[in-house]
Order: sequence, then structure tokens, then C-alpha cells
Amino acid sequence: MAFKYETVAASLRDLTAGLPPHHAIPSERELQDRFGVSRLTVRHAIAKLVDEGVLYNVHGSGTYVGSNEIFSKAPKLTSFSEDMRSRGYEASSQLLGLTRQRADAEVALALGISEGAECIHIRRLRLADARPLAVEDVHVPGSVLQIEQFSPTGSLYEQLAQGGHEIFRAEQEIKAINLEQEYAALLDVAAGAAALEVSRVSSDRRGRRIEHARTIYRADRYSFQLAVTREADK
Amino acid sequence: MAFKYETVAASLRDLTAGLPPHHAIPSERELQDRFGVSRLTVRHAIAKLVDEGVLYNVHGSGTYVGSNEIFSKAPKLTSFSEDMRSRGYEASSQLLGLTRQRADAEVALALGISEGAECIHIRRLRLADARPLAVEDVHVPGSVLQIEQFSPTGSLYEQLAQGGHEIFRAEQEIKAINLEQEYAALLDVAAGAAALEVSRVSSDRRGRRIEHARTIYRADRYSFQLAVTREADK
DNA sequence: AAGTGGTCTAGACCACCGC
DNA sequence: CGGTGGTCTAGACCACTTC
Repeated sequence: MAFKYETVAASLRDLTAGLPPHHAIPSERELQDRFGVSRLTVRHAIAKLVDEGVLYNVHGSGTYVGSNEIFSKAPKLTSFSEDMRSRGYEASSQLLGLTRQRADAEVALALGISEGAECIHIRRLRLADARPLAVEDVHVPGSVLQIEQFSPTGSLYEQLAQGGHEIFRAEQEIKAINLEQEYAALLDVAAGAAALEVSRVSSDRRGRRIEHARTIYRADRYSFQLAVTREADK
Repeated sequence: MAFKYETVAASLRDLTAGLPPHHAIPSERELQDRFGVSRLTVRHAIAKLVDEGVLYNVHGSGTYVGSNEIFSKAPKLTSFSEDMRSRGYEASSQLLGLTRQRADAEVALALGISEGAECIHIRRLRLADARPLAVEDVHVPGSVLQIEQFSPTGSLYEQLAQGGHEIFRAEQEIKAINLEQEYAALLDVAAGAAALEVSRVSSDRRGRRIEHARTIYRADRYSFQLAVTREADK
């Protein structure tokens, strides 16, 4: 179950933990001897760590320990609870609404279903350390999840995965908006206050759309962080 | 100069362009015969396209054409002009300020230099199709760029690259704010309107910090889009 | 010139999917 | 079960950095 490159990557991660940023690690040829694997396996392990920002390589020179303390990784799709945990908050939720409805034009377009098709709508208030942080509206096609199957206490992603709809990727759009009265009241801020609106369309590995979510975050308690790299070629 | 896997990737991109989403492409073993290269080279080419979202693979089944039309790629670090071009706008700029100054606490922390160290500050109004879109404040350490070297007409990134400081990655924080009077006037919107604030710290390949930028976008004309993937393992 | 990472080959076996 | 992608080997040569 554990591949060789994974065990090599784990060893390299340990080795790296004891080194300062920009310190060189042993060459690939030395590592292949040390671990008794082929060079390609060593490269595979290094590539994985480079992808995470733990290491970086310089052609002709060597491979070095990365310099970043905090969120070095490429952005990952996470559930609300995972997101909060990584930020050091305790997540909780309050179900505001759970209805079966027909898709309106916006939802139909986002989910790639026909207008009027059946879907379920979940509205939740998301709390961090018991204080309101966001309001989330999720739509899931009826063909993916029936309302009777949904349990408000468990993770939606896990329930979808158990039904054979594992979420693999998502496209997100992040906007700034001024809060309307309704949302402002839910989030316990003044109307007109700025907020972050994150719209998401999630798909499985084959690109079939699974859910459409729109989350409105209090601007004073939430920001979006990501690392980006510059086009390497040319 | 052109590697084999790049030419294979280019051929696959052409082949893919004529196929509908989720259509299977030939197997790796067939492609290795067709192109006369090793299977690893085929895999390298496929991996590149998977990374871009053009293809996806399903273990044990095959490799398929991706489903996404629009922004399928992982987020890339782009200059303002590149960003605007990809959105179909024509970019222009207006220099609002160019000064040499001593780093304050915030800038010093962001750039990893000592407080009071020399840096240059560039403030620009960014326009899309000749209408105000954003106000951008950039700080660059004096050790990286001297004020006499800076030409307001050219691309800052190119000027930095020519000075041996090629930007490789950046960490960004995206927040929503209510605009203060000063920025609102520059952007030609009402005070208190919501705006997107993007703070960025850019580094070269070795992790040396090159610039700190803070860009404030009109919320009604700009949103941030990105594709994310879910953690594959566990 | 020596050492590094980057590309490439020609094989092999394993894990998974679909019939 | 056959076909697929995923991992792995033991070599080789190339491109780049460093001295």
C-alpha cells in the first residue's frame, strides 16, 4: 500500500525538518544509493515535496529546503471544518433551511442540469469558535443526493462520497460585495458592510458536477490565502 | 530545445481539441508506438496536460478529455497586463507616485528587511478599457531595484527579471474591504463601496523576497477565479 | 571539468476497471 | 480475464551551474 516513493518522501521530509531554509539536500544520485531505489523513484519523491513547497530545485546546482513557514502549498479544496481546523478555529454549524426545490436559471446553469429539474437546497450558518462567520447556500442535483438521504449532522462531502460522488475539483469565483440586510443580520454586522462571496462549482474526477455552493464570509474575520507560481516556460 | 515530451504534448493537445469532453484518448502504450517514444515520455506529456486540466486519467480505465472550457488551469502568477489580456480587456496604467522611502513596519515585515531600510514605492492606477479598475501600491527593496533604474513605461516584472531578480512564486491574501474616501475617489465609486484587496509577497526561485504589492480592485468590475483540487490521498 | 538536475530508453510488475 | 494507468529499475545522454 505504501509505495517506495512515499516512504522516500517521508524520509526526506524528516531530513528537511532539521535543516534551515535554502540548505542543500543530498544529490539525487546519493539519495538513490542511500535509500536503495532508482533515481526516478527519488525524483518522484522530490517532485511531490516540491509540489508542496517543502523543497525547490535549481537546474545544475541542487535541491534545497524551501523558505516558507506558513501555507506553502498550492490551494486545496477543503471542507469548512477542515478549513477552520487549519486556521485554528473550532467549527460548528446551524442548519437554517433544507428544502427540495426546482432549479432556477442560475443553479441550472451552474450544475449543468435543465431549469426546473429537481435539486436540494441547504442553507447553513457557519460558526468559528461559536461566532457567526459565514452563510452558505448549497445546491445538489436530485440525481446526486435525495433529501431523505441527507443527514444535517455529518459532513456533506463524506455523504456525497459514500454515495459514489467523490468531489475531486472545483472552480471558485471570489468577489467582494456589500451585505444586504438579510445576510447582515445573520452574520451580526451592519448592513452595507463588505463581505467575501465565494461561489463554487464542484465536480468529480470525470467532470460531472456535484454541487454548487455560495458562501458569504464576514470580511473582518475571514480572508482567502493562496500561493501561486509563475509560468515556468519560455 | 524542444523536448520530446513537449512535442508529444502539443500533438495530444491538437488531438484533444477535436474531441468532446470525456472522450477517451488512445492508451499510453498505443501512443508510445504512434510517436516512437518511450512510455515515460508519453506519461510526462500527459501529466503536463492533466496539470492544465486538458486531460484527466482514471486508474485502470483510461485517459479522457477534460470537461472544462473556461479557467481550467491552476492559478498562475500573472502581471496586470497579462491578467487583463486573458480577461479580454485592454490594460493601461497611470503613475500616481514614485518615491524612495524608508520601510515602515508593515513593509519591512513583508519584505523581510529591517525597518527603516531603503525601498522604492510605486503607486499606479490600473485601467481596463480606459476605465479605473484598481489602485496598486508596490514596494521593492532598494537592494533589488534603484529608483533611477525604474522606467514607468515598461513592465515592472520584466525590469526586475533583467536585473537578475526573476519572480517565481508569490503568496497572496484576498480580503473584502469597504473603500475609504481616498481610494473611492480614485476608483470613481462611492465611499463605503465593497472592494477586493489583494496583498502579495513575491519571491524568486530561492525564496528571496522581491516585491510587496497591495492592489485594491473595484468589486463591480473584478473577481478572482481559481480552480482547486481535492487532496488525493487518504 | 566535475557535479547537478532534466530528459529519455526499454523493459518489468502491480493495482484497478470493465466485461 | 485483458487492458488500463501507476510504480519501478538500471542504465544513458543532455543542459546547466560552479569552480
